[in-house]
Amino acid sequence: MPPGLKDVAARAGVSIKTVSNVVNGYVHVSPGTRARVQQAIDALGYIPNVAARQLRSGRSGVIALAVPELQSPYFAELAGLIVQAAERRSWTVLIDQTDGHADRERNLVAGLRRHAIDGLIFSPLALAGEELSTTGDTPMVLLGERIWHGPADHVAIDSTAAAADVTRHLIGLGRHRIAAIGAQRLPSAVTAHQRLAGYRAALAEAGIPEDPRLVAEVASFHRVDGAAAMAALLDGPEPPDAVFGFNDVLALGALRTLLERGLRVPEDVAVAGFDDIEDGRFSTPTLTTIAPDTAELARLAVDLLAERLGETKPEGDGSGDGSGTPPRELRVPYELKARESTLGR
Amino acid sequence: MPPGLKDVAARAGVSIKTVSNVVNGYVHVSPGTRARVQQAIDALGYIPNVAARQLRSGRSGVIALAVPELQSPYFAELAGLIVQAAERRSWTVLIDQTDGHADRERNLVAGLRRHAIDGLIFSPLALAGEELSTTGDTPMVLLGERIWHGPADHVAIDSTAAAADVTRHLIGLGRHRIAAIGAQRLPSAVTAHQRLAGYRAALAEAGIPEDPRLVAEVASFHRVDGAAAMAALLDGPEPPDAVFGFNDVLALGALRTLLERGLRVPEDVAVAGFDDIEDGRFSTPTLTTIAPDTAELARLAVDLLAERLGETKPEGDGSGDGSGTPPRELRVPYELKARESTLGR
DNA sequence: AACGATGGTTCCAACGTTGTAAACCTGTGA
DNA sequence: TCACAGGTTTACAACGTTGGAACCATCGTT
Repeated sequence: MPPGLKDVAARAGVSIKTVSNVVNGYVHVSPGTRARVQQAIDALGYIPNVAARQLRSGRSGVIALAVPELQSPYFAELAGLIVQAAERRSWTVLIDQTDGHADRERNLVAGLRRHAIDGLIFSPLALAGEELSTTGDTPMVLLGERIWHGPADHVAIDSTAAAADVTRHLIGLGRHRIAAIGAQRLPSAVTAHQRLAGYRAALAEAGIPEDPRLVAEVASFHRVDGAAAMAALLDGPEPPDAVFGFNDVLALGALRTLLERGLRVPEDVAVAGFDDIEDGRFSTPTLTTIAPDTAELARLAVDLLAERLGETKPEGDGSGDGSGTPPRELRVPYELKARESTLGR
Repeated sequence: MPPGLKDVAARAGVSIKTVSNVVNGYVHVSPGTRARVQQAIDALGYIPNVAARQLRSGRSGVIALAVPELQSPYFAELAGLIVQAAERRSWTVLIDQTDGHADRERNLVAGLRRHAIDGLIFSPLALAGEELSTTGDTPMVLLGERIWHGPADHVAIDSTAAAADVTRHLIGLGRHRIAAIGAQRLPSAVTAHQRLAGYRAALAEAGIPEDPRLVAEVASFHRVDGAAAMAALLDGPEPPDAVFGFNDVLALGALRTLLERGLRVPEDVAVAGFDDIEDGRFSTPTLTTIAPDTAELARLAVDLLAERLGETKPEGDGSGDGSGTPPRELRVPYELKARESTLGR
């Protein structure tokens, strides 16, 4: 049984509360007492019991991060950055994998862990706007693109604009048959919709008519999907001379298919992706992509949550909710990284 | 304020304890009462307060997983699998990133979170054997290779044997100047040592003298390290005709350098890695590698922990420790996946 | 010298849950 | 009819912590 305040108090010859005061950095403790208590703490190796703390204060010091999957490099990077950002506030991050299952996401939002976590950073995949509103009282920050101005704070990059930039870059290289890999029918697949919208906008802008056969749908955003989609495109009547993968993983899958078939990248087909994952910086050829400022995104998400948590509700309001300031929508900058897959060596 | 047992009890017209009994599936509750209580629970949307539960029972239902870094694909995959395995026991996994910092790892083991977690699954990078012994009372399962038969359960593949298999495979292709990328001096870098040992054993077995210039040291196991090491090897007097990267990421980095310099893989230089990460299955060429049964590893790790947790100590022992059965060493099978980077198309 | 102000410390009561032991029923056999 | 056994329910105390009020010095002020 690990030592508690009681044991420390006994050893230092003071009351339990005094020890608590020392531990919590309460100001009015005489230097002598403080030293004595501190010594007892060190000697016994006392560690505050989080469960008891949480029970008393309602705060656990744990926030949850829910992402579709950790295997995906983008989310892995993101998770790492969020853990780092949270560490600065000495929060612990509980990472949840939803696998894109709607019911799993619903459970999360409904507050299955309501008591256990102080806040939630959530990158929804299956759930669309309205369903997210049933958050309970745990503050939530949404990541990724959303059209719906929902009930929670939200951080994202301007996916549509970024997708348009990529497409413009491909057009600028003189390509005209530009394929898009990553379209999805599901209405909740907002990411896919937004990137498709950006792609279309750029085409329209350049006066290039859209060829529906160049827009490839995928079941999910994995390498195999990208590879398969690329194969289908190449087998079509008029294969593309450029491809925009809606994320790097799709683009890398496409790249693989192209090289496998002996096509030259970018001479025969230029390839661009989205996310700037590490693999793309080391593939052959290196991958042109959109680099969102993911570190900033992570920092902002944690900051927003901190702000919500810092807000003590105006007392005796009676309305019960007291959700404070209205939800905010924050944009994070991005950058187009033109690399070998479009520019060549 | 979310409803507690108290509220449910009031609504159902029974005592708090009866509600507790219903929630915990205690047998001797009359069907009528049970139904009434259940109804109240549903109506109020009661959720047990984990903090209070933990305070009372000492169990939190949370286990921690500590890995060097999530960005690394191998660990990301591993983390995902462990989360899945833990879910089957309805445990939550807290993922910790140590970044390979020794002090961070020490903190973990010393039990910074002692109260908060029921068990720890730990893949140490910086910490060597002895320092791991100060586990406190939280059960721990170690992942990855260890020579030291330490104080904790341990799951790993036979890294040395696997490394020897890879090297033998390269030798079998008729290569004689086989380089190894991933050696490390640090005595705690057990992974590197074991794989190097396997590499050497296979060479010795084939009667190939070891050329120290073909053993490349790296600072860490990242793509850049692999790429840099490969470049250095190629610039040497007698460049290798095969490379064994101590993990896939290193091998992929090396691959990148080779292709960049216009060398053919595997014709000029054959490349093999270790881990079977997804990237290697889609690189060009696809990467020959060792595929550990990571799913099995995850399952075993969780099972071992469960066993330790299930063990109720023989009461009144008095020795205080009561660590039960001695630490176990479990091996997980692996498989050599020969792909294009050694076999060609 | 009496007084308030202030710093330093303690006491008490909760937070929500469960183990223990005891109380309460109901029905049975003597 | 009474005691007893069994299932069923309850009261109480604890788990370790902290907010708030209360307490006791000590000091500076009038």
